Amino acid sequence: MVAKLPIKIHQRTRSDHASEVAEDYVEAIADAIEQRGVCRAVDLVKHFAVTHATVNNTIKRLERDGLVTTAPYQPVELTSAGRRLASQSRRRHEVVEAFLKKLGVSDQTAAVDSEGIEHHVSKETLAAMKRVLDRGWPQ
Amino acid sequence: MVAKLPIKIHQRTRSDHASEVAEDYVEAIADAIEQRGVCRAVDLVKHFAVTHATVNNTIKRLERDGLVTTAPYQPVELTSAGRRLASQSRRRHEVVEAFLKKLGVSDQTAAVDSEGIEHHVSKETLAAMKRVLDRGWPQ
DNA sequence: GCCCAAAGTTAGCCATGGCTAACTCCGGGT
DNA sequence: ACCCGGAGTTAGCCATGGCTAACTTTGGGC
Repeated sequence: MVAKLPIKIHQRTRSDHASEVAEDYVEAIADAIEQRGVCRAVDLVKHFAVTHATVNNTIKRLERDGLVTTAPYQPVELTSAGRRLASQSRRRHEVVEAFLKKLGVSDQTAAVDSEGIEHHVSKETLAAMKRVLDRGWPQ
Repeated sequence: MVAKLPIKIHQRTRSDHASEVAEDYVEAIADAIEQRGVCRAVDLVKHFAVTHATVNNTIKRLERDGLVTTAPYQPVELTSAGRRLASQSRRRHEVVEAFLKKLGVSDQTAAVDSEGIEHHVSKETLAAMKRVLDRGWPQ
């Protein structure tokens, strides 16, 4: 298998990586805003079980990348790009999780595995999962 | 969704990350040994499309972690732990890829997506996919 | 109105996994 | 025999995403 389709696959795997944290964060920020009106850094601290310092670093990167806006001691806001990414990530997440449940795995496992898997599911695979949810198994 | 099952999920996602590269490497090393008798660093350079220096760093980590043995200017050997991890990773990879094909996605997409997904598939989800391959779709 | 705890910030550290540049080693062809 | 190019090594850099420690800000309860 060495040197079969290697370059494109691994470069994509790497660039995917770069945006996984961003996707998780905007998703969590959108959830917090929806549920509590605003998103404070401490919400993210609790959600991801990391320190305040880490959340701060990450938010700075998100701001640099145009996904959120912040001001000192103020809640985090999503830009329109951030909102777009959030809703797209959430949809992907929901489809993957529902698909795993339909596959027959426990709710617990579906919740855990979908967190990891969602970032690696292409449009085509997502569509295939969606098809199963809408119209049942192939054949 | 913030603060629902948060800690365990995200800590697992992080520790998974740590071993993804290791799994990819032992898998590639096992493949090279199988196909060409030995695995040289240059095989990994080509496979992952990274530089020699990066391969060297990674091999040092793998050696530190007891997965491979090396000597200067000699091929890379897998330890028994390395072989175990390689065959387990390969099996997981094969099941995921075959499952995606059965789901109806193209061979190309199945190859690419399985690379990313394999590292996040739990025993339970893997078993569910295996069941579909062996005995067809649920119901 | 003050004061304390919670929230946020900042500085500085670490490992991972990338890179370039400059070097050394080794083996095959002339 | 040598020498040259490909393979391997080493040093040093960078971004990401973690951390601790020390600090400041903010706001709610007394």
